[in-house]
Amino acid sequence: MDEVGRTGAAQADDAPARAVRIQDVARLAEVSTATVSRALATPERVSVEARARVLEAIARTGYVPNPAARSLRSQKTYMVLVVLPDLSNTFFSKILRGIEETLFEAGYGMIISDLDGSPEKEAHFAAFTAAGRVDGAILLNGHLFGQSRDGKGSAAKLNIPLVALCEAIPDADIPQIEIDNRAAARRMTQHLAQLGHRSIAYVSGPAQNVLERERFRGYRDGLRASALPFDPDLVVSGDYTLESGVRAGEDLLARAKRPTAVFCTSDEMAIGLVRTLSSAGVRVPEDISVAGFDDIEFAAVAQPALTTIHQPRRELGQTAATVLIDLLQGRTTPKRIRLKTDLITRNSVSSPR
Amino acid sequence: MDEVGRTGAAQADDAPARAVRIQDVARLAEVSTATVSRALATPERVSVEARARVLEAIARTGYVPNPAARSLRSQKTYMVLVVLPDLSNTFFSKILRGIEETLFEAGYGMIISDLDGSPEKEAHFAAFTAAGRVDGAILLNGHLFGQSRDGKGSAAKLNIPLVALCEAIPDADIPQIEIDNRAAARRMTQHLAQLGHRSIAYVSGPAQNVLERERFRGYRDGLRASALPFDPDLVVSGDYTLESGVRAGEDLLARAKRPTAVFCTSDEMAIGLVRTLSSAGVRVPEDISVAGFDDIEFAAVAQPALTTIHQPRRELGQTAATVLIDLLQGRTTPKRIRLKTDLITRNSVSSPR
DNA sequence: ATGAAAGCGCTAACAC
DNA sequence: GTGTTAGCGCTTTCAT
Repeated sequence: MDEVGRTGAAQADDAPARAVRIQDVARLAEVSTATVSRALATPERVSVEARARVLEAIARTGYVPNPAARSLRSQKTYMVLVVLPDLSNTFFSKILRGIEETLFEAGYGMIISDLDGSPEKEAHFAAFTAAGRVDGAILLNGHLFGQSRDGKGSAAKLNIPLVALCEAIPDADIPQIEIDNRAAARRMTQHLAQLGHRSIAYVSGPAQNVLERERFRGYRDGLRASALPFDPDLVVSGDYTLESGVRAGEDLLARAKRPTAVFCTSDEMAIGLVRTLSSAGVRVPEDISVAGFDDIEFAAVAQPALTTIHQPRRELGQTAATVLIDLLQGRTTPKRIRLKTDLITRNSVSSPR
Repeated sequence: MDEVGRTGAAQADDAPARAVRIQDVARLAEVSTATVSRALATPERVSVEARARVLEAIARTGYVPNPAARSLRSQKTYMVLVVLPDLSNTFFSKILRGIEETLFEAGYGMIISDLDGSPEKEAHFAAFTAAGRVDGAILLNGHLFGQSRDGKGSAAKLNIPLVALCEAIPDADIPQIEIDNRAAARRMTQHLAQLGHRSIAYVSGPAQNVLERERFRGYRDGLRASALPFDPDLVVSGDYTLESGVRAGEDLLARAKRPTAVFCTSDEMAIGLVRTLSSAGVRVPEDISVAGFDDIEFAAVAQPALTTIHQPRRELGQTAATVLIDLLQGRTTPKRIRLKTDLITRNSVSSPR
């Protein structure tokens, strides 16, 4: 088909133009179909002139290999599945972009599965994957197919390369791409302590969450490194949502003795908390400093702009895709990659009065 | 394979378990492969008992049809391409979710292509599409493959159903799913006028943009309906980005005579503008009211919370997917669907002093 | 209602 | 270095 994505392509008629097949190219180039195939897949195994003729014929016909036929024969799909818990969560969009661009460059397509908390969807995609519709998968959902989030249940055996991204999957023997949550939390805690805060509250994520466990350890590390005692009363439970940040704010407001700084383990919670404090006349950072985690888009725009931990989201996606492609192509890969985070200082944190 | 997505599946050995084929099912059910195929695709053409035996055999073996083989034979892929200009733009995530869930229910997968402003990527996906790798496509990028954004250039003939979502594609003879941008802009303008504003500025999108043209017409409609004169000086040019909102704010601040209200045609611009005004000591909404458009996540969380136009993003995605599926299955569809928007009143707009 | 058999377009094994 | 050929797993005539 010569109408493929070119402007001004000469198209003889408007008939639905049966697709060009490898045979057509072979005939035009006066070689066999095998040579055409090889010219594309293993150019070095084809004579220079044959290759030139094939390429010429391809250019003239606009030939594009039929992926279904190729896939059926070679048992490869050149498709990667990206599994994520919630597509509408904006945290994932930059990560997806990193994944997509890397896969694209390597000639792979990306299929997205939004699990949406639905076991049926998960079963479907598990079957989809098992049926060989994709060559590999990137898991952003913190568990394997067939497993519950806490690692219970026997994971489906998929026989394809898998990579865990962001949320590590503890017992799975697959590469893990993540940030160093513990180190980042420690760093933020120390940052607050160095500014002079002695009473630093911690707003947690969900109790069983892998990220939460690491960040909490980092918080305690930071306190210890700053010679501050750990006070369980200063731990407020949250679940990363804005609403839980609002509740944490109300909790803090109800206290007689308030901390001078609050480390929220997500930006959304930090934003909810700041709102609640501000509405009650408590100024941020003058009265209480508030720090977040993630550096989502809005962190920089919030009032006050949020001091937070920046996650290299695009790079996380790129790295996961790169590792998966390495796996797909038989290369060895590291078992775990931790990307660096940055502490971004903005206006929601200052020294205590 | 009985290990597919089930917990506690009994798996005899760890051998890479060659996939179950239709032959295996046929043998077990004691029917031909044709009957198995029919039992799945056209159950009414198979006797009740044969169907039962086939279903039983499928359940026992965990058979899942090989999509490449099916696709090669039937010339269908059960895949839909979603083309968007920028995956990392959070505006798209909820739309994608709506698309994905609807496609999923109908048995279609979704491939995302992030054009990223790259002509090569676009050419690639055009070829990809032309090569029959997808059955249809949803275009969120405002133009056809091979066309420039303003409709110039000959569009690639793809011979597959296409649907335009959000940004209408003027000359293309394909269904358009969008909001009524003009009516929404008119409504917001009238809302501001009704509160008593006589001097309402307008921060535009990019000049050639389809959305911008409609919204601008709505703005003028609203002025006219409120018996307010149109003043070109009150039109400030922007491009939907936060930065352009900041610039618009600086523009306004530099004026001797300021409007009492500003209608920004994107929330991002509104947020940037509010920041700039606030930093300069101009209070929103006490000194100047600011309205946005889109109702992105942060509109509700911004300080002050943004009065804006809510777009039903998930529903937009669902509708586009539904229309595409109708097309794919030979049903007729409306040429254009306009979904209702809502005016959300929050705190960034009030009556002028 | 069911089965036999052709064949979708490609790649890989084998022969030369 | 190149051609011939089998066959990936399925759906779909065409028979019966």
